[in-house]
Amino acid sequence: MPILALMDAIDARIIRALQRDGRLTNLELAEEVGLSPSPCLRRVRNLEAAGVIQGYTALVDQKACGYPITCLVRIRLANHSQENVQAFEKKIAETEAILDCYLMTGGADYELRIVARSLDDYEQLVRHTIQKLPGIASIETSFAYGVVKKSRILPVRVEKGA
Amino acid sequence: MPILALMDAIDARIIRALQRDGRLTNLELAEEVGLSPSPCLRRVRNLEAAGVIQGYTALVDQKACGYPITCLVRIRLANHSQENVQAFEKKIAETEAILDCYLMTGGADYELRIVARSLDDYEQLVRHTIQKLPGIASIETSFAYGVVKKSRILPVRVEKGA
DNA sequence: ATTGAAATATAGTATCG
DNA sequence: CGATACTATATTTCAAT
Repeated sequence: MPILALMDAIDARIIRALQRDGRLTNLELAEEVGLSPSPCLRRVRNLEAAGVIQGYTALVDQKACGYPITCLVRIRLANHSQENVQAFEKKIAETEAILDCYLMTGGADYELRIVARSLDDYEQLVRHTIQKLPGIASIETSFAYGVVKKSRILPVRVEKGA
Repeated sequence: MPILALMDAIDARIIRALQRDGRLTNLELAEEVGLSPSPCLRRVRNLEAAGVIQGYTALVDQKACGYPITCLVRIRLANHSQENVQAFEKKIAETEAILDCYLMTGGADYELRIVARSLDDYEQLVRHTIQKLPGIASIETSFAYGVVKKSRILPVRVEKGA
């Protein structure tokens, strides 16, 4: 589905603006993208309906919310039986502190981004949740001790020519 | 700064609700958290002013925006001179396709999350942007070929007792 | 097919109790 | 904190390009 093909430069500007500030009023947005309010609102609704805009969220301070620790965790499975994989992914989905989980090429099968309230808290999570899953071959944790960049703004460019 | 100490159960509910839907109207939010609109709005403004709520953003479909590829890239520096580190981090900040960059414990110095329009596009980025930085010792790329979970919702729990 | 202007319905915000 | 009053925005309708 080449949704992109249906997007023009104004849609791209709308997406950029709403990533920058998801609570822009339609009036502000319309002015920023050079449209009057009604067509602007219609475009936003279309982008939402098409799934290009998937939702809106508040960005919160991890530390202020009590989660000062971020770890990136690489996991290998010993056994990729359908049961193990399903049990693993189900647990991932249920566990709130696991924010992201990607299936990866390379040395690890999965990479997880996990937040924790403390090192103890992290240890508990690993011991009681992750290590108990069947078929885990290895768990390699790296802690983030600094954040150089954290952008939620995906670049949006409309295809030119080609 | 124990901002947390200043948060109560209602603030936590506000944060949860606004992470789930960053465009909730104040009326909807007030009803959801069991407050009338004016104190609800006041709390939201306070959370924003305190930096607990850092902003709002639209969540967009990466593929629909033309970035189907996500890679996690571990980088080691050969040389941690202040100049190299600054040049490195400056380039990271300038490069839109690099969404996140953490300073990590363990085998790598940095881990980056990078998006790309194609494998060629990624190769260009590595060759023309990353490899050219001074003092890079190694670059190890893993591609995400599946997303098991992608949550932007940080759990929020108010300290109990203790 | 998409825009823009105007009108109505709804929400945001400040004041005061 | 809650109710009210006031202002601003969202959203629909319709005419025009």
